[in-house]
Amino acid sequence: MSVRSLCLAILSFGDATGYEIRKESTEGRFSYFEDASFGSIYPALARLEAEGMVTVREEPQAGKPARKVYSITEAGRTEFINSLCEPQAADTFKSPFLLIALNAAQLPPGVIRRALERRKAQVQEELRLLTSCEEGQECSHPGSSWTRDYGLACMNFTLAYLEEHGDALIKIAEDAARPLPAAAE
Amino acid sequence: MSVRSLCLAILSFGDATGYEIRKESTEGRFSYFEDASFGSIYPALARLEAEGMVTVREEPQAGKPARKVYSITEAGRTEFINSLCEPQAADTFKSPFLLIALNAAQLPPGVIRRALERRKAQVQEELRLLTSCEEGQECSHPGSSWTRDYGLACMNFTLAYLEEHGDALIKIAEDAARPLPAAAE
DNA sequence: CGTGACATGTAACGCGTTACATGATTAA
DNA sequence: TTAATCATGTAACGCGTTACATGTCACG
Repeated sequence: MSVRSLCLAILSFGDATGYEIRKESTEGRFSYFEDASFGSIYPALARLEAEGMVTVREEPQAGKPARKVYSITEAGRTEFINSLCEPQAADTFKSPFLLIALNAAQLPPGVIRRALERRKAQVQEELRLLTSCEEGQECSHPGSSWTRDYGLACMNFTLAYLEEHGDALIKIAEDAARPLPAAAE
Repeated sequence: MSVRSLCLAILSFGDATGYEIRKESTEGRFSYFEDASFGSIYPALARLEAEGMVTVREEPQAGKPARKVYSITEAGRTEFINSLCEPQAADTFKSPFLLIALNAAQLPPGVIRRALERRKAQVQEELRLLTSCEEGQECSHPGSSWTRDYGLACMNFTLAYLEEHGDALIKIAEDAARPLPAAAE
C-alpha cells in the first residue's frame, strides 16, 4: 500500500493534518498498514488535493506555521473504497527478532536475553496502544472493534508464548556458549 | 535488514546460489526477514565477494548458465554475528487484510468473505511450509526448531481466531449493507 | 506446443527515507 | 537549558523493484 492510499484511509476516518497522519501511521491504529515519514506524506497530500481527492482548510496559529487540515472528498472516498475491493497484497511479518532466535546457538546469551526483553516490551506497547484507543474517541465504529479485538488476541498470545518459551531460547544460547560440556568429566 | 545481511544470513546456513537465495527469501524460512528480488540479490552477492565476505565456485552445466555457488567466509560469518549483536529494528506486521476488516461496514459482504478466505489460505500455506521443513534437511539445528515452533503456534492461533470470528466480520458488512433495518416495521 | 522451473545478470525507474531549513512553546 | 512536541516543507540520495535480455529442459 502506498502513502497515497494511507492518507486516504486515515482521512476517511476523520480530518487530519500531515503531522497527525504521520503520527497515526507510526504509532496509532494505522501502523498496521504502512508507516510513512513527512518527506512522503506532504507531497502525497499536495497531489491528492490537486486531484480533488481531498480539500484543505488552513488554520492559522500564532508562531507555528498554519495547520493545514485535510478532509476527504466524495471522489476520494470512492477511490479508497474501490481500492479496497480489488485484490490486496499479502500480509507480511518481518521479524529481526526471529533472525536472532534462529541464530541463538551462535550468539551470546546476553544478546538473546536483551532481544527477548525488547520484543516483549514492543508487544506490551502495542497492547497498551490498542487498549487505550478502546476508551477514547470514535472507537464505537464496528470494524474498529473487530480489528482491535483481533490485534489484542494476537498480541496477548504472542506475549504469553514469549513468556512461557523465552527461557528455552536462552538455554539454547547458554548450552552452546559452553563448547565442551562433555569434558566436564 | 538489507539484502546484504539477508544473503549473509542465508549463506551462514549453507552454500547457495543467487537463485536459491531468492527462493528462500520469498517462500522459505527466511521470508520472515526480508524478501528480495534478483535485481538486488545478484549485485549484493557480487559486492560481498569483492569484499571477501563470500567466495564463489562455478559449476558449469550443459545448456543453462553455470551455477555460481556462494560460500560464506570467516570474515562474512563474523560480520553477520556482529550485526545480530547490535540493536535491531522493531518487528513489523503489515496487513492489508486488517485494513479491509477496519472498513468492513463500508464494503460489500462479498469482498469481506473473499478477503477472509484469502487470509486463511495464506496462513495455511505458511503453516504447510513450516511443517514441511520439519521433516527434511538440517532442521535439527536448535534455533531452527524454536523459531519453527513459535511460527507454528502463532499461525495456528491466527487461523483459529479467523475461523471463529470471521463470521462476525461478515455480519458487520451485511448489517451495514441493509441501510434501513429500522424501516422493517 | 506452451508454460513453468532453472539460471544469471543489467538498466531504468519509482518510491520513500534522511537530512536540511525554520521556529514557537512547554515540560523536565 | 535542553529536549520534546507541534508544524510544514524541499532536495538529495539510496535501495530495491520491474522489465528486459537469453537460453535449456521437463511436464502436461
